[in-house]
This record gives sequence, structure tokens and C-alpha cells, in this order.
Amino acid sequence: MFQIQIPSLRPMTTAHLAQTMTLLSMTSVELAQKIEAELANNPALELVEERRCPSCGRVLRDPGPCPICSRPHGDSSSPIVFVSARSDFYQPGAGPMSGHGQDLVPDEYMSASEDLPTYILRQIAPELQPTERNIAAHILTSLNEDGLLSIPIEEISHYQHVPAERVIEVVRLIQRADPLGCGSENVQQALLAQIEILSETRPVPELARAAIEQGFKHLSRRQYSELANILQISRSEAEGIAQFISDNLYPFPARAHWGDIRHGEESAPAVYHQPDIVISRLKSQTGSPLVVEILMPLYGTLQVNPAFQKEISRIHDELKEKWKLSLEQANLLIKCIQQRNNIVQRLLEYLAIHQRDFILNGDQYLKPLTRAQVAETLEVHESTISRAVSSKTAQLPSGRIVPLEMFFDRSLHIRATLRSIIAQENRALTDTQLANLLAKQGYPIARRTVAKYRAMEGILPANLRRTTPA
DNA sequence: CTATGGCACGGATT
DNA sequence: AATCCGTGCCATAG
Repeated sequence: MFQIQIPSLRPMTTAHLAQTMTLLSMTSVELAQKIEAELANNPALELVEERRCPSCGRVLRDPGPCPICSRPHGDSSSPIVFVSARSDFYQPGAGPMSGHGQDLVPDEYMSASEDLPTYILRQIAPELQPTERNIAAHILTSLNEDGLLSIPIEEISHYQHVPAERVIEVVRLIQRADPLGCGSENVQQALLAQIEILSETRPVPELARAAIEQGFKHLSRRQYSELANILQISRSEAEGIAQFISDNLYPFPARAHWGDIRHGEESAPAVYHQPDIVISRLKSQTGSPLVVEILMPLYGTLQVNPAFQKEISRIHDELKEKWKLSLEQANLLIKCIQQRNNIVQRLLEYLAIHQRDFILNGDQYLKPLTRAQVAETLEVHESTISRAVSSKTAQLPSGRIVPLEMFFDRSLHIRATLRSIIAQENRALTDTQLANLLAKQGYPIARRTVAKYRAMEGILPANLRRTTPA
């Protein structure tokens, strides 16, 4: 049914099991580091160059043509999913992204995190025209530590010999990428960009935008009475709006952490992770298969050095013992890595099928799912799934990067419909009314719970809410 | 009196 | 065993 070949598994020893577990809870980048370390101190291991697809640069694990490039377009009768591994950034139709001057995309991964420019570039790469790549690179390298543009747009447009409008177009793209609002010229612009994007997916107080545009000075100085005057609203409403802004927007985009657009955990350093998994569509067409790629940031495949294995029979004594040990370790590591990848692959295969609607159409379509259920169908222990799920992130076709845990979020779909109800409301509905409406849509939840969901989504209570006119 | 947020309890999940 | 989550009860604000 699927085109995925699962390597046959060998019985596991306890050491095997323990190590697989450790590897399973690592992100792909951590794993790469681990492998590098092993390579350095175990002579029995070697990294061999693998075959890559000449047109898309993907790693080809099985003989034959690239499963993606060779696929006739729109082959919708084929399986919903197939999995392939890749080791570098993917840019549809354009080959490896080595392009221009600035080393935005290094040839080798050097550390566990990538910097902000790289992180953003990867998100927007699919939407960039080839000629826009230089512009994007120029903008991204000109960001200051807050994520704001440190040079005027004119300078870029002049230097790149393109009209300013082109530059602005690219800036727009960058603003929409994950730390929302990066690439803006100043704090005010950044906030406006964020509110713009935010309002597409969730309700936003009507006057929030006006507050930033007209009352920016007062807003930043917390002069709420003056702000209220300008906007012709009461002071408490002004405070509500200020609250919304400080809860949901980031004046300095680069300081925001990815993921939860909420305040609170300000502990996260400005480190951006690359996803461990990338899910995309083979072709943007309904019924088109999903492409699930499990990232492995290492060039080459790990194997036991054949020369080493050969030599070992000729060696004697104490040295032989040492070598034997190395060899065993090498074998074990390789097996464990296979095991890890196998589990991650099966997990994603399940998720891609079971949560296809969510992947393609968004939060509302997430089906309730527990790790235990997955564990049962995949016939592995619950804790195995737990480990595989935690600490990994996936990039969805929309470009959003989400933790895999989100696939198991019990209330995400309800929160999403709650958002849409509030987005469409004419007058601000109270929590009790919202609870009733949700019940009609098949989500019987308590009033108290509505309040909690609201808080989670950063939506103000009814009395401080002004409905956005549709 | 109504609408909300805080605290804490119990059941489910990990 | 530890954690998460939905909910009920109660205090508080308007």
C-alpha cells in the first residue's frame, strides 16, 4: 500500500534498546552532532558519499530514479504519502541553494542552530523568484539583532539595481515568515505587519491597528488616557487594546521565540531550529500525494569501514580486543540509527495519513489523537512514540513550523473553531454564549473551558473586545 | 446580578 | 509516578 520499505528488524539487545531510545529523542541536528563525534573517535565507522538526485539534490537511498522528480505530475492514484530523506535545503525546481555571495546557507551544518537569516530564508525560499534571491539575502543580512532592517530600503534597491517596489515585495514575504515582522524598518512597521498577518487567522481588536498607527507614541509610553482620547474610546478599552498588543505582538521580532505567540516563557534565547521533518505537496492540487521528508543534516551514509573489518582478522592480542570493541560499537550505532529512522518514518506515515486534513487545511481539521493510539497501531511501546514526538518539529506545506506534539493537541481544533466564531461575531459574545455555540457545533465544553481557550489564543474577554467589521 | 479569572481537584495521558 | 487538562467553586470587578 505504501511505497515505503521498512528495513527488516533484528532482535534487540538491551544495549540496543537503550541506545535507540536515546537516539529517538534527539532532533536531527543533535543526531548529526552525535554521529560526528562518533566518527571522530571510532575508526570502525566511516561516512560514504551517497547518491543524490541531480535535479533536486535529495538523497537517494534506493537504487533507481528519484522518487519525487521522476514522478509524473498529479499522479493522484498513488499513495497518499511517501517518505524520502534529504540532507540539505530544498528549493523546488532550483537545485541546491548555494546561489550568491553571502554564506546564508552553509555547505555543511556547523551547529545545532541556524541563524535568523538562514531560518527565514528557508521558509520563504519556495516563493522567491530566482532574481529575488539576492534581494532577500541582502535584506536578511542587513537585519539588526532585533530583526529590524538596519539600512534604508533605498540603499538595497540602489545596490541591487532594482526598483524599490521589488525590494518591498520581498520584505513583505520576510515579514510573513516565522518571527513575524522581521525586515520591517522600525518598531511601528513591525507591529503593523504582525497585526496584518494576525488578523488573517484570528480576531483582532478593531482599534489595535489604529492605536499603533495614530497613538504609537502614547502606546509605547503607556499613556492610556491620551491614547483613549485619540481613539475616542474609554480608558479601559484603551488598556485592553494595549494589553492585546503586548500579549500578542513583538516590537522586536527577532527576540520572539518561534511557536507559541504568547507571552510568558521569555526564557528562550534567540535560537531558531530547523525542522526535523518537512511535509510538502508533490503538486498543489487536491488529491496530490504528500511528500514527507525526514531531514538528516549529514552528507553521506554511515557504514562500517570495510577495510577495518578486513584488517581485524589479521591483528592479534590486546589490539584485537580493542578493535573488536570499536567494531561492535559501530555496528550497534548503525543499527540504532536505522531503528530510530524507521520509527520516525512509520510515525510520520501514520500522521500524514491520519491528519492529512490538518496538514493541508489547518488547525480546525486536527483530529483528536493520542500517542497511545499510535503506539497501538504501530505496535511499539507508548514511550517510544513519546520520545519520537517530543523535541521534534515539522514544517507543514504552509511553511509553518510546528512541534510534532501539536499533532496530539487535544483541543486545537476546538480552539480553532472558537477563533473562527469570534472572527465572525457581530457583537462581542460572552463566554457562556460561546460555549453554547460551540456545543451546537459538536463541542460540548464548559464555560470555564471557553475562557481558558480564549486565553490560550490571546483573545480578550468580551467586555474588552471590539468586533472587527468583516 | 453577570462575566471572568484564580485555585484546586480528579481523571486521563504520558 | 508525573504531568496535563477540563471543570467546578468562589472571589472579584463592573
